[in-house]
Amino acid sequence: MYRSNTCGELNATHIGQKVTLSGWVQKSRNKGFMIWVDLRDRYGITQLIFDEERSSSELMKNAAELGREFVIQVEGEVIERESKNPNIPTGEIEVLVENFKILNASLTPPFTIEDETDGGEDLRMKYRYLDIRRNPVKNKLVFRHKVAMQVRNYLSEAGFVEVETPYLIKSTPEGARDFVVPSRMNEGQFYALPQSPQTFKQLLMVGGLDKYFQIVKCFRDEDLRADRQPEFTQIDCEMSFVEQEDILNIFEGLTTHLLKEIKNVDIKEFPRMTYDEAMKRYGNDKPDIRFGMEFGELNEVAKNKGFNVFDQQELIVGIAVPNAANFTRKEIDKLIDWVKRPQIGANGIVWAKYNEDGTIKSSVDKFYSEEDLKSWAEVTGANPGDLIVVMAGDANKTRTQLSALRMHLGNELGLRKPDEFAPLWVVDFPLLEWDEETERFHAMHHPFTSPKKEDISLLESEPGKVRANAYDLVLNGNEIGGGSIRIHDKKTQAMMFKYLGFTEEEAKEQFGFLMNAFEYGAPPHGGIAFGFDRLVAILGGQESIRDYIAFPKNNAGRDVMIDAPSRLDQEQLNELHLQTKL
RNA sequence: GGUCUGGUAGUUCAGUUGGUUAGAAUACCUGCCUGUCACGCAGGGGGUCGCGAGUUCGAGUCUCGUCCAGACCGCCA
Repeated sequence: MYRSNTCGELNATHIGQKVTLSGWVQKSRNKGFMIWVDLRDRYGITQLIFDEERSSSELMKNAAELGREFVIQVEGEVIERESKNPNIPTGEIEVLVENFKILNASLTPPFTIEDETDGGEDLRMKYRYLDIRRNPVKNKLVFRHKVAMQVRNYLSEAGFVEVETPYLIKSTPEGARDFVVPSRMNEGQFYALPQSPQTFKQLLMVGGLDKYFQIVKCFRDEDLRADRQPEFTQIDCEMSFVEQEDILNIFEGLTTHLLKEIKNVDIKEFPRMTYDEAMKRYGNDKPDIRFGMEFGELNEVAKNKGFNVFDQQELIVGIAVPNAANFTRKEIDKLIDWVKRPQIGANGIVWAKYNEDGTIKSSVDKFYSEEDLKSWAEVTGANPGDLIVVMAGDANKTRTQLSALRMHLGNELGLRKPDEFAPLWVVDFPLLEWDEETERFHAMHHPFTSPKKEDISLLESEPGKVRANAYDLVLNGNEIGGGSIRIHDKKTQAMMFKYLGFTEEEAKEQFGFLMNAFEYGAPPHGGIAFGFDRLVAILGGQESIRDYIAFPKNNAGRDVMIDAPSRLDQEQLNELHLQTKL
């Protein structure tokens, strides 16, 4: 028996008991006459004591040799501490060690295994197994497990069946780059790892499974970000005989359930906003609606007043920054520099301070009267004490830029509070999106998304205006889920491929299996997929998903711990019918 | 593919206009210490200043290249 108790559970009620504990040496404090050792396991820390008067000199000598992160097993008696430590749950007791054995020694770890470690990011990743011993990381993994259990419970309760779909599938050129796997048995041929189980879950609907879900790994060979990994986990769902409204309701239920169970937050409002409205009000298809600063369009009130810079622009749009009228010249210049960075690429900003006393002072006083500026305040919803920030230019570009500034200010002013949660649906996404590079339309969601019935007639004349039965779930400025009502008949699907620039042969070769299936009684169906890593991170109040993944990759897609990817030897390459130049 | 930031002791960092033997904290080792819990005190060991070239009497410091790490843009149906 390695242990009778864990290191987190002993307290005054156990005094007098003989116990066996196993764990890691967190730290030892050697006073000569006494040695205290903090013994740590997953559940907590228990203080061990070796004492000149009560322990043999042999035991004292051995205890003094214990180094950090040694794994030991101890037997002893739970005794009351002479000096108690109110800061930890086990602080009233300690274990007077009668004997112990070293189960495994340890090198001195490269960083301290404590909540506030001295280790930097890359070192912690290289020794991730040590990092996981620390509470902040360990707790996040436990937290992730809890969220996963709540998802499984809720969906299972609601009649969903979890089905596993294959990882070795077929590569398709649409969407993200595929990770590919060479086939040994089929020379010159490759599997692809799924970017999502999309076609399989649709085939499960054709198979009559009716309600499917899966917590599943997906793979995309694209560049990484703090919230993006090449392999990531989705909560993937699909349902038959449903309309968009049914899906929104069910997953609104799941989201509300998770927020209640995990964060004890009651969601009272779950707004729905069209894509067009989100772009107009927030310049963003995933708006953070926890704070105001909504866009006010100033074309009517700011054009033709002699300020040439504005007159020729497609869109003049502004926001009211709350309580920022007291920004100094320096602070405003900093904002201007911020939007001028190549990442944002704006030309600058025009500002107006709506002072507490009701006067307005702006950077364009030469062109606009106080009256004019008052109307700016009205349109942007500015109150006395606010700073009005205005940008102008090409409509789409300017909205994106002002949205970036809005988020930046939201962060700077502390308006994006991690313990506040404001979910919403963004609906009626465009079906197609013009791609400058390839000079053709791409599916904004994916090619299986159904167009809105009333918009189908526009497909020929104005493809960019066709709306899709597609929806995103947005939480605190993050897209955490997206889905659509799918096409379920061969004719529409074939038409869709045609508009996306597929020849009939290409469509048949890549998606023939799906269109064949549609000919055997495919039910109307639709679904949604949630980014599980991101969802967990947001519920945990963090920006980066890395801490919620046990073994994440760095931003070049490398696993620095196992040093992957790596080269294959020639024998292996030959077997896979691969050649390399190197 | 691009922009920016960083790389100095095991670790986290400082290092002035280019100038003597490159510092601090922490970790580690040794000794002392009668209740520690960020223990304390005294002492000690520890450096390819990421790598390569250049400028210079002289480079941690300046220039170029390169590698590594991080953030962002493009990309991510």
